Amino acid sequence: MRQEASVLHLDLDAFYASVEQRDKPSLRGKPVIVGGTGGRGVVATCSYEARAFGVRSAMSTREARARCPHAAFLGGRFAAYGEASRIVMALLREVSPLVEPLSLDEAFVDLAAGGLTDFGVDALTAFAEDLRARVAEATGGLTASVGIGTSKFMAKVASDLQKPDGLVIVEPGREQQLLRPMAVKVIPGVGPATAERLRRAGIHTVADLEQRSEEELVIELGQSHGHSLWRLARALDDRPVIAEREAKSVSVEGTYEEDLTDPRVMEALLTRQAGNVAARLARHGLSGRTISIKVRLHDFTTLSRSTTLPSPTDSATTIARLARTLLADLDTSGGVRLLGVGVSGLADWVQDDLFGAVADAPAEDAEIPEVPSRMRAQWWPGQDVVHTAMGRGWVWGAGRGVVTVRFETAETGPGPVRSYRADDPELSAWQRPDPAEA
DNA sequence: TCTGGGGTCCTAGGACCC
DNA sequence: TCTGGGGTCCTAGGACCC
Repeated sequence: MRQEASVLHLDLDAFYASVEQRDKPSLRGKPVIVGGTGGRGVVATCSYEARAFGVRSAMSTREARARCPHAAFLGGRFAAYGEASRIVMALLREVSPLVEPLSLDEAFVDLAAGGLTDFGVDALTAFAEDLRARVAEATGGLTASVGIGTSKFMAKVASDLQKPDGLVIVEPGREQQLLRPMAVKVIPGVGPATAERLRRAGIHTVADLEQRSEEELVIELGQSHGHSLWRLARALDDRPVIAEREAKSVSVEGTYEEDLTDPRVMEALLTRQAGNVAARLARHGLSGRTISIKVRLHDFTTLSRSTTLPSPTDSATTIARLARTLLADLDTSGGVRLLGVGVSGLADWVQDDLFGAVADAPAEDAEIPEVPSRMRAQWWPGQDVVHTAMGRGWVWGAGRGVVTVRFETAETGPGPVRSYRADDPELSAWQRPDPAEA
């Protein structure tokens, strides 16, 4: 918490819907709902005209249609939203070098790191009204709500108070007075589950929370969460505004209109998603060691499986093969509504040549390198190539001293599957060099 | 036919090493 | 032979945010 109110939070009002109304005059003054338009879609953003009918973000589109059937339902034009976002973020960076975007429509700005020196209410008001006017002008009329306070927490709470098109400055020293009557859900990190636990403990407002000891909260919510809630209930927040945050994972997922039951279709979809993930990794010069899949079953139970490679990859075929291998271990016979692929453990480089000499897939008759003994203990499904009397195949699964090999090649497609003891001398392998991407 | 998509952070248990 | 810690890495799941 700072001495002066020098943290600003800016939030573009009903952002996606406002961009649509800006670009299509016929939608102005009318309910506009942006989000998934299919049977399993949800509302991403809706205009204030739609909110008057009880439509909210994250509500299913089905319910939104029931509440507001005459609204315009739009799938979203993310290129347009991205362009508007870039304009606003660039404008904020003129104000201060320290701008932390939270999403396309929200950012923190550290005013102390900019040129501002007078943090009195009058000066801040003039500054923020000028900023809001410039945002509207630069974006063709988009409005923003702004909050200014002594910390990120207060700035964010403040920007919420007079939406839309509002400005609130919380003066230093008035934080707790403002927070105490508010519901605990104003605290970042308190969602439905935590709010329910607190409710059962008789804690409804920030004032209730403030009366509990740190020990009590840590016991109830865990070390990290308990500690941070104890502090935030006292408006103690010294989190810095951070301009550059490095991505930690890249993922693609999709929910399907009808549950998937055919494993071949699931494999094909995972393969396509892996391609999209790989393309995004490559575009940003990233690669990662951990490949994950996400599977949501018909009953909404959500499973995840992951595997970690010895070195990072951005290869579509490697990611796809590992994803399919992970899927093969799950029982999906009851139907699947969502599939996803992700890569984490990111590095800003690609290990392109792990074994130096191995740069291409060897020909069928090439001499196969001896398997190093350390690799006998650790097979990499989807990555290691194995030669046996059956020919060449991919390691499909490994565990409990047994290696499963799928004799699948690009030419012949999926082939037979055989299992071997991991120490079977017939097996030879080398780390996959990713010939397809060379 | 309730319940998106892209992320972040935390926890807990097990393996493994010193 | 038994009993330990601590630290790190990995996996699975859950809560949360916009």
